[in-house]
Amino acid sequence: MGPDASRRSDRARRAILSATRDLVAEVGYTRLTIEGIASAAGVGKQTIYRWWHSKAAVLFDAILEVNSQEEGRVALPDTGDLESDLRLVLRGTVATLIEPANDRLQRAVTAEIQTDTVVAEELVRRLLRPQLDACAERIKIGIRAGQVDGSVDAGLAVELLFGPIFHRWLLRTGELDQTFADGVLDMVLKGLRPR
Amino acid sequence: MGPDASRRSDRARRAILSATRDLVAEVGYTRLTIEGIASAAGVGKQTIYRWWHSKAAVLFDAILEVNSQEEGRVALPDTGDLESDLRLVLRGTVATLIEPANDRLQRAVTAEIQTDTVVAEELVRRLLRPQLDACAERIKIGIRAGQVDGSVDAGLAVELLFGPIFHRWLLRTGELDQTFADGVLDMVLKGLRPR
Amino acid sequence: MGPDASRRSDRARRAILSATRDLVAEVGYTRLTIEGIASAAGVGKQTIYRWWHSKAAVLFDAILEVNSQEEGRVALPDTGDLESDLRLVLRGTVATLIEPANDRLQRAVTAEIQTDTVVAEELVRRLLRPQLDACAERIKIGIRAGQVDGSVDAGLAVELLFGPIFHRWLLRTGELDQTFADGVLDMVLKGLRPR
Amino acid sequence: MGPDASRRSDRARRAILSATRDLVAEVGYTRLTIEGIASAAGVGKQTIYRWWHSKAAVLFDAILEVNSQEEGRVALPDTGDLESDLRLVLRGTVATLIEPANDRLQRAVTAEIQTDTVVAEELVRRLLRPQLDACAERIKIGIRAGQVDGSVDAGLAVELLFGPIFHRWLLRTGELDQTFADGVLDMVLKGLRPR
DNA sequence: AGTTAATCGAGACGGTACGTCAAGTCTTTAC
DNA sequence: GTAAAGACTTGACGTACCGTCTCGATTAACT
Repeated sequence: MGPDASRRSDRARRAILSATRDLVAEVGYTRLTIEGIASAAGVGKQTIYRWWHSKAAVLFDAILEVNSQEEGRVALPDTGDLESDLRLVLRGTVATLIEPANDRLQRAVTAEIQTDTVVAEELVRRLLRPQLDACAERIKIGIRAGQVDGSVDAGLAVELLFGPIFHRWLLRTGELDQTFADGVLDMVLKGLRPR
Repeated sequence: MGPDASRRSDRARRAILSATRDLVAEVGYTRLTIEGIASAAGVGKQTIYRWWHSKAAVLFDAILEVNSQEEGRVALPDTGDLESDLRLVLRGTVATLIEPANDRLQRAVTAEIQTDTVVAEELVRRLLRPQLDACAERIKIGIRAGQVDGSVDAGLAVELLFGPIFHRWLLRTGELDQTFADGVLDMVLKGLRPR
Repeated sequence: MGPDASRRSDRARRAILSATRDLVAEVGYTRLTIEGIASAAGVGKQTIYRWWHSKAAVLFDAILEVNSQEEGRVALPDTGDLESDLRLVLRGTVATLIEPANDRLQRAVTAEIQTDTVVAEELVRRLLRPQLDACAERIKIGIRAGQVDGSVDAGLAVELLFGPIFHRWLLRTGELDQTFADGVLDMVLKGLRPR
Repeated sequence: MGPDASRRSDRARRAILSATRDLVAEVGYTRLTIEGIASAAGVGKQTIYRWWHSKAAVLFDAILEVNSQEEGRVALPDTGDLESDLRLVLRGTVATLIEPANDRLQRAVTAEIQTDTVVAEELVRRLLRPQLDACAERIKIGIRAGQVDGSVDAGLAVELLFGPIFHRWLLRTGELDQTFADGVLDMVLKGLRPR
């Protein structure tokens, strides 16, 4: 049998995730080691291996614990003005990505999912998908309100909004800032308007 | 002093880059090791360390050697029909990304540039930027030909085209295929049309 | 903290020392490597580095484990006849030195203590000193028995006995055999006799 | 063919031997490297490999160049007083051994000849043998002068004199000083006197 | 409340790869 | 042809972590 979760030490769990966050911010993902986490958390290595199957899995939980508010129901504000609602979301996304502590954590996970498709699947399911879906939902409301052309595929539109932002951030093709987010939004909205 | 490049063994250089490509495709970037490259290439480790400062740098040169045709002048076809010209490029990009051997190589580099900004800068300068710029150039021609609205920022438009594609591919938010590329193109072009 | 000796694997310890003895006899000290010992003993390199600080220290323990009977109480035979007692010891020393397996081991340590004074100190304290002292003790008995002149410094006399033997063996100034040992003994005894 | 000695650069030869002496004194034999010698001497490595077959051979020549006065005819003083003549020699030997610069050089060679019997043979032939023989010659004179018993084997007597001194020095069984040399001489002479 | 069994901190173990150093060989250019 | 220079392959160094394993010492659930 696997480990018995009911006996799990919550003290150890929290110390591990917290140490992981601190260490990634400090030394980066590449130099993050299981031994380093264990010793920083005052924990035996086996305790980590018992509950997580990889360094990436630990890191991912460490991120989730922080972003937990975004789990479950994610909903966009609906002020009636689609443009300003989307602008708020895009600017929030940019702000999160460029905030230094988050930047490192997020990049680490992104690098890892290039290799580890299990973690990738979980990342999409628990963090990205809800966000994208919520955004698509808001656009559909816009369609019903006549602010967006009826022929528009809301899911695709959302990817047009987030894609360029992540592209800049991940591939470092230019500086990522609010101006860029606004530019993307304006151009995409042009394509969405009813004709 | 650093090493004397004029005495560099071309035989060794090529064997290293070739072995690197083979090994990444075979075992992936994470399990790619300098020792593995050296032994597969029939080369001393020191010869690798003499000319490259990291595993990523070797890999990057390994990719460049293959994509070298894309270096220098990159120009898009200009059939007069902007839409079909761009469609060709986007479909080509998608085809390259999903081709298995390339997929691994490209993901490895992308993972690496999350950490190594030196390699990131070089990747952008030598591979991505030329491609993006060439594409922007083609759009500017479209503007002059009246196919695209004069107020459009060509550089931004290009990122709207490539961003969503890389987003899907890197974050694995959905399947990346030609249909998706076509969808992106259609929606973006709607926003570019003169009004 | 240093390693915790109570957790030390005796299996590994013995395998290392045994492999070391085999390898020195086989390839000699110069070509003896930590990696070679580790792999012959089926042990990780770190396990060697954890418990010994140098190749010489391992070798030295490997010798001690074999010569352990000589540790602690070393006493010479006392048949009442000083000459024949000493002859026995000197011949034994010569026999040990020229026995091929021992020869290599012993030369290796001797070479090493030219450089490593820590090992030198330990070698003297645990192997040579007890032997020399035991021999001096026997000579003192000879003094009390009136077989040796009362003015003789027993410690010095012992060095006159062993010195020439080791000199021949280490500097290879001539062939070392029992005849030589007998010659040394005879001449030294002449100087020891009461007048 | 081997190298042509007539074309040999004396400048290089001297620089190599001098650098070798400096380096042994500085870092010891173990950390003495061919590369280090080459670079300190401003010489290509190949120049060393061309003319010497091992590190020990270089070192040995480096020593010989300095001790060259002892080569060829070595003769002891003959004041008519055997005891004081021998005392002079023994004290000189001790003085040489304990002089720091010499100590390192000499120990290095001694360590090396435990392994390299070719160098050992040359060391004995060119340095030790002449010294020992000269000393034996002086003792034979003592025999003819009636100061030493006619039955004495002069060669053996010499080894009784030098053996204990080298024994102390090489095995570090005690402090080597002039007092010890005197003690050895006195005790040996007792055994040599005619009865 | 006492027993029992899993988890805990700790850290040794057999390994793999690291990045460095030096060995001895080979090639190039200058004298 | 020898010399200086230095790149080359090879192999060992000593270190850092890997993931597994064993050791008491808790600790939490079940008699």
